Amino acid sequence: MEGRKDGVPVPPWRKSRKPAQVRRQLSQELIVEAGLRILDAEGLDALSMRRVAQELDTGPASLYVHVANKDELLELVYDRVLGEIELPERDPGRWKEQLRAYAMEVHRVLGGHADLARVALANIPTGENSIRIGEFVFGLLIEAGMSPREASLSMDRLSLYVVGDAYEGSLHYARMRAGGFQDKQAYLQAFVGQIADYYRALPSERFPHVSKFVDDLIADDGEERFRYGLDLFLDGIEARMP
Amino acid sequence: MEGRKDGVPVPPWRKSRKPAQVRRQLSQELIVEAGLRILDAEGLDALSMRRVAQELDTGPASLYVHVANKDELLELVYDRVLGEIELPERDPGRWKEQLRAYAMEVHRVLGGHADLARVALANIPTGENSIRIGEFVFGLLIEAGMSPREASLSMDRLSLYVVGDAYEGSLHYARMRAGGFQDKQAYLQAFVGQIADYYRALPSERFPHVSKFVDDLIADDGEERFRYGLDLFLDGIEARMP
DNA sequence: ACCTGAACACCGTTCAAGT
DNA sequence: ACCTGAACACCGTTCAAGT
Repeated sequence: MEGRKDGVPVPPWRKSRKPAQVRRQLSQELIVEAGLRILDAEGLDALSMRRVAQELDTGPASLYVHVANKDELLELVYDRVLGEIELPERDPGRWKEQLRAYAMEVHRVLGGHADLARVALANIPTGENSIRIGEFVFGLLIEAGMSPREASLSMDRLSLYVVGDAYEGSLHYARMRAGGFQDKQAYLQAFVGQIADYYRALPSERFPHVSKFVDDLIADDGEERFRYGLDLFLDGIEARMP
Repeated sequence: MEGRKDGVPVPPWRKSRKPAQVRRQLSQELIVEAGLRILDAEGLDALSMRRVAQELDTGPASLYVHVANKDELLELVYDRVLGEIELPERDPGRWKEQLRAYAMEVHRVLGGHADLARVALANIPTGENSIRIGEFVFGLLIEAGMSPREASLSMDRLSLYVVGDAYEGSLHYARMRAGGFQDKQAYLQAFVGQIADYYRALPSERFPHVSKFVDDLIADDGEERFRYGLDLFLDGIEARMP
């Protein structure tokens, strides 16, 4: 299965043409893996068809044999990453706990792959893993006693919140990269400090609250904000449980 | 103030060079207006520096005198649109009602300008109108009795939800445009029908709930989903009010 | 069936030169 | 100070030609 296409050995005087690299057969899986590698190492903006082709030592046109277009490639990469999410056995009696754990897990996995969350928001994912996750959340809410109609709405809103927050978080990632920061801590300090200075400089007659409570506006980091909003949501859902 | 740069009349034999169009002086405002015109008529993806320059009958390089880069232009267009949002006098006793009305208003205005919501999500807006709106929401929550710390968190999460949902809605707009649909109704029917068929075709052993309750999954449209999530949020905030 | 070089129609931004 | 033509270094996608 492995190896070169034909058995002819490389003549020694040609060895500088394709150095070391064995000529690989393309496949969708290979393309998705290359895409994920670029995403993780260089961010979503670097993930171009041309860059993926380069990674696979071919031209961009070759990719179109295995992938319809860039959007499809991104969706495949996205679903590949969703495969990292592990779901527990459903336990309807602990729905709130399980839903919180699920949301945190999705948030964590998306956060681990640069600005991939942008892809989730820009498409309506219908890959294998999206459905698997949907079945988990939808089933959990129904088994906990919600009507299918309300379970559908709750699932939809919760997903939007989780992905939306992951996306917002990834913007900091992109800005950090663009600003040349190495340390996440150093970047956040610089960025938040800038925002704080801007707020403090606002005219207090027109913006009394924003200019006065700057410390409160910048007190919580992304993780704490995410949890706060998640609990707002879960409490709202709980209030609707029969 | 108006008129041509110099008093020399156009010689009749040159009148075909700049037909009808009087040579305009560029300005940031003119550029922002041109950008907004393109956004409304052709969508965010069509809003390129080259397209704006074309609209103003000049080359792309000319824009960089008045605008640092494309990101800045988009932020200016975004804040220009936020200027359409009218806010009432704050009435802390009716905070929940006012917050709901505010959220619906932002949602409505963003929905009225193609996929502009993408800009709000991709940047952390700091324009004049963003601050004006922030002061309104933040002040309202504080005056209603929340601690500044919790008011900050609630404001932040609510904004994320509203803009996130507007963005998701705008994707349908983009898809409608790409699919060549004229009627929004016709598009939604086609799109939702496709999703429904996909869900119905799923193996019911692996995905019992998703495949069984398809009608419930597609029952509510964007407006209803938005309101449901908004109420989840507002109920959660209410539970945290002293 | 699969792969590819070359081309098409685009991007954002810079820079030297003009007024 | 303001404007601009030309260039640079990119895009996604198509298509005819090759194996």
